[in-house]
Amino acid sequence: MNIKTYSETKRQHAENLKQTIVEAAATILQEQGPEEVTIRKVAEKMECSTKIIYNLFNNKDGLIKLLYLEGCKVLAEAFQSVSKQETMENYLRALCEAYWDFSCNYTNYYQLMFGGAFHEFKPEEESIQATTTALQQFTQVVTEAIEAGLIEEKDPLQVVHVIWASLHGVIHLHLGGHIESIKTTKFLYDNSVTRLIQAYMGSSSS
Amino acid sequence: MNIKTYSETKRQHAENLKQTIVEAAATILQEQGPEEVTIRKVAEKMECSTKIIYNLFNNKDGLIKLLYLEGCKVLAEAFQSVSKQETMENYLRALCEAYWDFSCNYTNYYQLMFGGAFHEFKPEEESIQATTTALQQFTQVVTEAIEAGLIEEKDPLQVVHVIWASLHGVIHLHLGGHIESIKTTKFLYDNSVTRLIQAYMGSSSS
DNA sequence: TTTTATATAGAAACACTGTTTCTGATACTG
DNA sequence: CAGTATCAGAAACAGTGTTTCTATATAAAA
Repeated sequence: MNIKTYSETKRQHAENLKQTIVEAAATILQEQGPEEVTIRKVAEKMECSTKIIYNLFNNKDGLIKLLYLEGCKVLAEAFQSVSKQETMENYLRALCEAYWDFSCNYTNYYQLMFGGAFHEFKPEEESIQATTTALQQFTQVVTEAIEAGLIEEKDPLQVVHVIWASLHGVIHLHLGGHIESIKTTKFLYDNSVTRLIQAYMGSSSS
Repeated sequence: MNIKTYSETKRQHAENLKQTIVEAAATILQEQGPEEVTIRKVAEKMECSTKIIYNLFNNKDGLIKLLYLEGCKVLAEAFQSVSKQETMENYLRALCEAYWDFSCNYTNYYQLMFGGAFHEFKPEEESIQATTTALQQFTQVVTEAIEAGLIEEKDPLQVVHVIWASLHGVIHLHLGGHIESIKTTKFLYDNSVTRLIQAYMGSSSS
């Protein structure tokens, strides 16, 4: 075995270790919340020094970034598991419902990704790309709706962003404690969804 | 001077000191951002021990809470300085614009109040009340619009919340770095505003 | 094989945070 | 004036992200 293959195995080992650490961090995130994800706690769970984490991920942001990407995967899967509906309007509704469910079932991931839990972490190119990928299901439906003439607006990304922002706004105000009861929040959420679909697809249906 | 008046002067002095400390904290907030508002930095600016801050405000949350209320005042004033428009639609548009301006001109306040900058701080009764007061201008216009038959929905608070959440969603996604350029963000914001007004007041105007 | 070089992991330290404790001075009470 | 109680200041505690130092273990060279 020459030098190339050696460094290759070492690189692989590092990559495996990296993945295990991310999984440990993800466990802490889900079980204890974003603010409990600390380098020391992850190191303790891995039974290793904090230094090894700093060697693999440059700093905490490097670890948080991978958790962000992990969250994007979970969100993407949530969207993908939505069964295609008969009408596009219903499909869009179902996707909005899936987004809501994601924020409920993976609240700690949601906080980390979109909640502003880490003021130090700002998504860069790769993270934004992952977010776009996660929302692709959404974009796809909107694009098709535009092509089918159900939505007048021409830029699908713009429509997706407006919808996303509305849904996020309700969820985030709730998570921030500005809308107290979950029941009220869900009511507002459904209201927003209806309002959005009405605004974008209003001229055609019913 | 009897005991009553003495303790009264002492109480007043404490109240004055409290206000000065809040102002010092507010200065740091505006000049350096939310994460720079630390007990030690405030104490340094006041040239006093940290203990005195802990005596007046129980903990950091107590101080943050007052900054939150301060921010509500600023927001309320921003709304109040909006001159009444001819049509209610335009008035609503102007209020939305004022909310945008507030998030731009007082970004650090916005982060503290609605950005989730302090995961430890959750608004309680008084803070929520202050928020409602700040948004009262909004509620007022919506109420009038409902009474005038311009908006079908009967519950003004619900309408205000849906609008607020939509606007907040766009702003917060931008502050979180998920929508990159400010230009794109403003475009989405205006789009949301138009869409909201269209959805709520669509059946009447032009 | 022996020596040299390098990489790296672990412990401890640094600079910061919110918060508490201890102590000494100051100011009210009897 | 003597005693007491309050309260501000410094220091300490427990935590954070991050860096430095050192010893070891492993790879390369002789």
